[in-house]
Formats: sequence, C-alpha cells, structure tokens
Amino acid sequence: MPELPEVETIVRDLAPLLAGRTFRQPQLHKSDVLRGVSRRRLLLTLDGNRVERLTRRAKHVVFLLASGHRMVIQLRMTGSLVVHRRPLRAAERRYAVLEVGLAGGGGERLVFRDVRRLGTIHLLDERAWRAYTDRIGGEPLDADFDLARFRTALGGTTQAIKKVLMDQRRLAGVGNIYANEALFLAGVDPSRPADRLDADATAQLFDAVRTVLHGAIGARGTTVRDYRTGTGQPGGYQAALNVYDRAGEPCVRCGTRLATTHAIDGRQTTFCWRCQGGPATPGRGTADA
DNA sequence: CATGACACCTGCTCGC
DNA sequence: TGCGAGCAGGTGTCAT
Repeated sequence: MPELPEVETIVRDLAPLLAGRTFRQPQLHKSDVLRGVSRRRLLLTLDGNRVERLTRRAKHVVFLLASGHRMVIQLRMTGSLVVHRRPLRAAERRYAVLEVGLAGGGGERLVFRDVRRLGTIHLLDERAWRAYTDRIGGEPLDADFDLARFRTALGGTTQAIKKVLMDQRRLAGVGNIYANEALFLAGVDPSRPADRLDADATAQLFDAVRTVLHGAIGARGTTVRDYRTGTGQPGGYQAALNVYDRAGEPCVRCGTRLATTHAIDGRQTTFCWRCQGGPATPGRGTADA
C-alpha cells in the first residue's frame, strides 16, 4: 500500500523513537509474512538486538541492527508500522503481525499490523542485503539521480509509461497513486509506450515525479483507506490529489470529466483526455463517459 | 524478453 | 437484510 512518501513518513516518525533502542520480547502473531527466515530465527535475532538505524529503500522499511542483520519490512497494501506508547487497545492489536517491546523506556511497543497480510518480513545479512537492494531501481529523490539517469531507467521498452514508472526494478518507490498524479502533472498519456516519449515529455515527467513525491512527503502521505503515519495519524495529501480516486470528476485544469481505465497492468488509471491525450483508439477499455 | 493470468489475504461497497 | 461480485495503495511466479 504505502508508496515512497508514506514509507518515508513512517521512517522519519519512527527513526528517533527506535534508533539506539533495544528490542525485547518480540512476538510474531502470524508467520506467513516471513520470507527466507524461520519464526524461531527471527525471534532469536530480534530479542536483545539494538536498532542502529532505521532507513527506507524504495517502499521498504529497513532496520539496521547491531548484529549486522537487516530486518526489512514491506508494507504492501495494508501494512502499518506504529510505535505505541501505551498498552495496545483491542482494535490496535487486531491484525497485528509482529509486536516488539523497546527496552529502557516507558513500555513502548513497535507494532507491524497488516489486515490483508500481503506484507513481508525479511531478515538479511550483509551479503543478502546487497543482492536484495541491487534488484531495485534508483531512488528518484536522491541528489545524484538526474534526468539522464531517469531517461535511462525508463528507456528501452515499448511498455506503457505508467507501468514502467511503477516497475520497481527501474525506478524505486512510485506506485499507482503517484504514477497517476505525476502523469497528469506532466500532461503525459499513461498508455504511451515509454520509448516514444520525446525529450521534453521525459523532462516534464521527471520534474512531475519529484514534485509529486516531495509534495506528498510534505503532507505526510496520502490516506485513502488504511495508511497511517508512524504515529498512527492519517496523512494529508489526499486533499491535493488531482486525478487518483477522482474518476468522473472535472479535471482541475480544464473541467473535462476525468476518465478511468483498467487497461494498463490491470490497475486503475485515471486521466484527462484533453490534458493528457489518451489511447489512440478512444473507447477502448475506458469506462467513464 | 514481454505479457497476462493468477496467487497471496481480508474487508468494504455496491447491486440485486 | 442478505449475499455474491468486484475492487483495493503491491509484488512474485508461472505459462505462453
């Protein structure tokens, strides 16, 4: 669920609460989220281990532990990661997957909660981490990620630009909400083959991606349904969305009714025919009039 | 290699 | 009111 801005917000919230703290009495309520690690090994590794740093890579939350391991949590669609300062209420414990106490404080607990349980937990040593992160594309907000790298990342394929933007091997952190928003801002047709964007459109899209991601981080993420920040609050960027979740509403720029389709990778794509153009054959796969 | 189907899960909304 | 269908911010695998 959470995309780059949501995960960034969670990490910024939690880093000061977790850095330097020692995990105590980890409890794993559901083990089908584990990937490549047994329940026993995860719990043994966490208990008494200290969090050196909390960081983000793409949409993944990375706990660097004093033992040298990294616990990587992917929140996917409905995952949340919150530090509770008080004992959990029943509603907060419902759907809890992992709960870990923090030593030496006021009884705070870190809780990974995930209704659909599509989220995952990895426990990686240095070598496994290297392989893990190498499979993910560049970070669009990194200082050294420039237009040339963006162009290279998205190039060499005829796939629809929207699908390419969301391909984590090419570019890190962009999901369905921000792909829709960036394409609208750049005035680019989501169905356009990636290798047919000209230099100008590519530059516009690069700017749009960064603008949208920065804006969403500034608003602490987008809450459409389940997303919560690291302190359990909803985000604020939903009020700034131009197209996502607004099918049938008027385009903020020209007033045309926004169209929607599921023809690209089976994901909901909402766009303005007038501002972004559209599929070469109007009507194909579009639902909204 | 690209594409599409399907799988993983549960909850919510909508139409009948 | 009840019930089934379809959909949801993501990603991995498998057949074609």
